[in-house]
Amino acid sequence: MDRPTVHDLARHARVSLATVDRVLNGRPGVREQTISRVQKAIDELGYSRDTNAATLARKNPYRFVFLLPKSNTQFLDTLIAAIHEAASTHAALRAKIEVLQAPMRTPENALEAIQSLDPDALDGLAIMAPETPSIRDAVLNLQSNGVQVVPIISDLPNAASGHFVGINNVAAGRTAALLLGGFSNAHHGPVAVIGGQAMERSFVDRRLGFDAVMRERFPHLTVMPTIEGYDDAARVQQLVEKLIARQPDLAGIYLAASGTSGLTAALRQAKHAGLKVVAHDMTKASRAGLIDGLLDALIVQDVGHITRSAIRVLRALKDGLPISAAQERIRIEIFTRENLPDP
Amino acid sequence: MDRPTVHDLARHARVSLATVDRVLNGRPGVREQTISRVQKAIDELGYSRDTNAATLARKNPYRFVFLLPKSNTQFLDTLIAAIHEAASTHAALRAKIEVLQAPMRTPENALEAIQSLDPDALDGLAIMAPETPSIRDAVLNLQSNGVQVVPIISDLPNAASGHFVGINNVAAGRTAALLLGGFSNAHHGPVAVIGGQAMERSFVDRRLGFDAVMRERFPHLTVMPTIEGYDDAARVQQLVEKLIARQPDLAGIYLAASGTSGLTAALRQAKHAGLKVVAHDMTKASRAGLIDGLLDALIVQDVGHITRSAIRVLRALKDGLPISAAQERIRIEIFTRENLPDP
DNA sequence: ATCTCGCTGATTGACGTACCTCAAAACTTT
DNA sequence: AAAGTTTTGAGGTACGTCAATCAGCGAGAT
Repeated sequence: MDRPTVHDLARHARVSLATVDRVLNGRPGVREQTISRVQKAIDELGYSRDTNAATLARKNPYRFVFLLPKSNTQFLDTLIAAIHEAASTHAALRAKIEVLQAPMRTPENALEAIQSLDPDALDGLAIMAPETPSIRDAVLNLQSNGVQVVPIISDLPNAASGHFVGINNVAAGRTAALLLGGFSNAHHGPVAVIGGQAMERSFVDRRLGFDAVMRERFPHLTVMPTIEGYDDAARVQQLVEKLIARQPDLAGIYLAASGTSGLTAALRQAKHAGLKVVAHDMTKASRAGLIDGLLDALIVQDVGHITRSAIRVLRALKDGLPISAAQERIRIEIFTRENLPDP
Repeated sequence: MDRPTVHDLARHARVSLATVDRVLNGRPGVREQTISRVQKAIDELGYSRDTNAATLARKNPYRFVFLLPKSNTQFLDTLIAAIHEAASTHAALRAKIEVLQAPMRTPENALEAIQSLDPDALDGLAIMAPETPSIRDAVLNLQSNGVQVVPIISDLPNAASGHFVGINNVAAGRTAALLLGGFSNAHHGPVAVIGGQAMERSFVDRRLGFDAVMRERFPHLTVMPTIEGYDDAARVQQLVEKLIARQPDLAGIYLAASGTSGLTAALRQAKHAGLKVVAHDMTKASRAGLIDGLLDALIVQDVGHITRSAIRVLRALKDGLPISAAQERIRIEIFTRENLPDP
C-alpha cells in the first residue's frame, strides 16, 4: 500500500543505498550492469521519487534559464515579468531561475547564446527560438550533456522532442479564421495575414490552421500571401498603412505575431467598418485596441501559466517524474471587448 | 537570504519550539499573549511554512470531500472522473479525497448531507450547490468548526467567502451572447435561455452577463424569459421541442446549464439554418452535437483544472499559505467544430 | 500544605531523500 | 601475484516540520 522508498529499491536490487543514490542522481562510478539492476527494481516496484523529501534534502538549487529573443515587444515584456514573478515563488522550491536574451534575427546570435551556456552549471533550459538547423543542433548538444530543454511559445519539434509548453498554434490559427470569418459575415474581400519571420514555427502553424478553415468555411474571403512583420511595431505599422491604402476593400487582418502596437497605430487612422481584425496576446496596446474597437478579437496565451508550466516540466524531467499532459496543456483564451477581464 | 524556520521563530519570540508548533498548528494550551508574540515573530520574519517539510512530516493525511449534486448529468460524470484521477495523484501528497453526492432539488437534502459530515474528521470541503439560506448556514457552521470550504463551479458568495474555484460565470454569459449574436448575423428573432434551477448562482451570473451584452450589442434579438430545465436531459428535450414548435422564427438557444444531451436530441429533429445554439461543458453529447452541427459553439470549463485548483486552495487554506489568484483563475475555453481538440 | 490545572520548555524520533566520507571489495593490468 | 583502478558498501548528517512525551512552573482551589 505504501509507496516504495529508496530502501526498498536497495533491498530489491541487492545493492546498497549509496548505489541506488548514485543511479537515481546520475552520479558516476556505477557499472552498466548494476544500473540496469536498479532500473529493473524501479520498474518492478513502481518507485517514484518523493518530491517533498527530495527538495527538502537538496542543497544546491536547480538552475533553470529562460532564453528569449532580444527584441522589445510588449509581449516579451509581459513574459519576462511573469518569469521574474515565478522566480521569486520558486526560490522556496530550490530553483534558481534566470532570463537570458539574445538577438535572434540571425541564427548565429542565438547559437552563440546557447553555446555560451555551461552545461555543467545548468539543469534546464526553456527556449523560445525559431527552428533553424544550427539552433536545433545546439539544443541537441546541450541535451546530450544532461541539460533538459523545453521549447516554449514556439515549438522545436525536431530538437527538444516530447514536451512543448505553449498553445496549440494550429488550433489558434483555426480559431482566428473562425473569428474573422464569423465577424465579417457575408462581406467579400481580401484578408491579410501578418507574421513574424518565416522560420518561426509558431507562425507557420498558425498560418496552417488559418488557411485550412478559411478555405473550408469562408471561401468568399481570399487570403493574401504572408507579410513578414519581424515582430517589429514600426515595421508592422508601415506595412499596414500601405496595405490599407492599396486595398480599400480589405475585409480582414490577422496579425499572427508581435507588433500589435504598430497595428493599432495604423488602424487608428484608417479603420473602416467592414474591416475586421484579429491579433494575439494581451498587452497594453492590444488591450487598448480592443477597448477602442480597433481590434475585434484577441487570442491570448497566459504567460503566467506558460512560465509555471515550463518550470514544472523542467523539474519533472530532471527528477525523472512523469508529466501530466492534461495539466500542462496551455489554453487559448479569446477576448473581445465584451469579455475583457480587469487588468 | 535563507527563509526563516521554526527555530528562528522560537528564538525571535523567546519561546520554545514546542510553543511555536502549538501556535502554528492551532493546538490548545497557549495563552493569548504568547500566541500574539509568536504571530508578531511570524510577521516580522516573514515566515511561511515549508510545504515540503510539512507534508513529509505529516502523519495523518488531510481529508478533503467533494460534495456534489446527485443527478446523472454527463457533466457530473466528467467532473467525478477528474476528482478520482486527482485523488490517486494526491495520495502521494498526503491527502485523502472523497466524493459525496446528495440530491439537491430540495434544500433539505443538501443540508442533511452537509450536516452528516463530521467536522473533526474533515479538513476541507469543496462544494457545488445552490445558494439557499440553509446551505449557507450549514457551510458557515462547518467553517466555524475549523473546516475549510471552497465553492466550486457555482459560487456561494455569502457563505464561503474569499475563494471560488470556477469560471467567471458573468463573463461566460457575456461570451455566450457574443457568440450567439455574432453567429446569427443580421437575423432578427427571439432567443431562448435555458437554465437549471433559479437559485443556482452560476446560472444567475450567466444570465446576467448574457442579457447585458444582448441588450448592448444585439438589440435586434429579443431575449425570452428563462426556462428552467433542472439539469435534466429528458425535461430539456421536451422543452426545446415545444419551444421550436411554437416559435418557428427562433434565432438562438443558449443552454446555460446541464442537459445538453436532451438539447441535441431535440435539435436533431428540428434544427433549421437560422437557429444558432450555444451550450456549456464538454461531454459526449456536446462533443457529438458540435461535430454534427447541432451546436455552434461550446463554452467549456476544464474539470481537471477545477479539481486540482480546489485541492490546492483547500491545502493552502489549511496550511495558512497564500493563494496565488492568478494561478487559480479558471479559464473559459471556446470550442467550435473548427477547433475541437481530440478527445 | 497539598493538589490540580493551565501553560510552557526541553528533547526526541520520525518522514524520504541528498550528499558526503572512508574503507572494502571486485575487477584490470602489468 | 602484485599493483593499480573501478565499483560498491556502510554509515552518517542534514533538510524543516510534525507529533509526542515528560518535566517544571505558578496560580488558585481544597
